[in-house]
Amino acid sequence: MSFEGQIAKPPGTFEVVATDARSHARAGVLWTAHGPVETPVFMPVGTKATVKALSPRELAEVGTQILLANTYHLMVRPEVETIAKCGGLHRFMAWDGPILTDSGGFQVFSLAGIRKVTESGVRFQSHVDGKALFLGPVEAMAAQRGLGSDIAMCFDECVAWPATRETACQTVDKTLSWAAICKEQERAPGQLFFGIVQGSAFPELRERCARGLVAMDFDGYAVGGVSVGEPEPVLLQGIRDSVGWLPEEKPRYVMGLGGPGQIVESVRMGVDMFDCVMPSRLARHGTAFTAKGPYPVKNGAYREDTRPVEEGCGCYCCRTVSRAYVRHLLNVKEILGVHLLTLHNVHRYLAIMREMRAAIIAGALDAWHETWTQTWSAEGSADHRLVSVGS
RNA sequence: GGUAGGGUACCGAAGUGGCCAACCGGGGCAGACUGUAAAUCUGCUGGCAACUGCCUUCCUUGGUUCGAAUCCAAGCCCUACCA
Repeated sequence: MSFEGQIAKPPGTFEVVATDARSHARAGVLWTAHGPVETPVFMPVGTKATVKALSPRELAEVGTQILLANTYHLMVRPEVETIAKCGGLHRFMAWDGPILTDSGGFQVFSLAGIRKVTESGVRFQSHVDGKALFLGPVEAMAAQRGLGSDIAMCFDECVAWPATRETACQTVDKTLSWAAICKEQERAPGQLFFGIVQGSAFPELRERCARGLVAMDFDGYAVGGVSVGEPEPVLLQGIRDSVGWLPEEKPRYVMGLGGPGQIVESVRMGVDMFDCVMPSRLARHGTAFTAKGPYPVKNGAYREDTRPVEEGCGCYCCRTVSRAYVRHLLNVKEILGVHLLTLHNVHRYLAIMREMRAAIIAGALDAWHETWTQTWSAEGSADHRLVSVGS
């Protein structure tokens, strides 16, 4: 990893380089064992040690700074020990930059059908071969240590929405007690460690969880348990209810977010880090993201549209091929279509983050945000709306 | 020319007297997707109208029947074999 002339700082160092006057947004640098991460940052999701359809070279090309990988999936296949024997996760997947590993806590939630939660962790049935697996705070930390990620996450319990106050309260209790156990575990050299705030849609539970974690002193703090099916206002409020209790001098990360609009709002609330499968998954499913909003490029309306996927975009996909071609490739299920569109979507997400960071540093986030609000539509890009109305 | 089999919606293919606007697959059209059991899943696909409605369909024409994609007759076309 090139440190680009900067003098390396100890892992965990988080420097806030600029703060926005009109919101809680800030631009920072988080130092990891594999170099600095400029925030706000979006982390493409590489669950199984790969961001689906993108090579390490392409990830770097679109400006990826840090990736997310998943402990549970890598435990199942190829097994953590295998990766350790292959020189650790970075070498295994040929990615020299920082990597954050999710603890598997989210799989406790998403694989609900094949698990049983106990005091000390969760008994899973492998979703691949049905084999019995156990994942708790001890196991999750050992696994992340074996993987050698730059940032390890607490093993938490995520709860579906809506949750009763009682259920949410129990998940906060469990998340806190597991966090304490996680904290006692050994970590890889230079490995940072983040706590995760739960509490569903209850502000006082969010507060209690956040305060409890802050008292344990983590390198950074995540907001979990959002984007689990709740309406957007509830989602944003959950973030608001959590972020306010987290220290200014530590990085803040909202897990699983999200739509570009949600990310932009969260940055303004003071969130520094994001991850989401949306750009990569929606690319595979035929939706293109643009600065104006998403649009279904697989739709028949683009059959003969010779414009690039996004006009004015500098990514390889947009510099090289037309949306008609991308649509065709997706339509006939050729892997190149998925590849090109994933490249574009991830590029789009990262470009938004770079723009915001530059605007914060320039003291111009307000102006940027105003333009953003005027051009962005979560319902679809202007191009798409125009085509839809016209045909 | 003879014998046998067959002609069903964009394509393939079920159905062989009423529960049929007609199974299923492909194709087409659209939608969903937020710490990835997801290159996945869902819906629509005769016309019109649009909570359970109406109209026109199963090669064509005529017939049997209360009722036909389904039975009968003739014609047209396709396939295989025989001459």
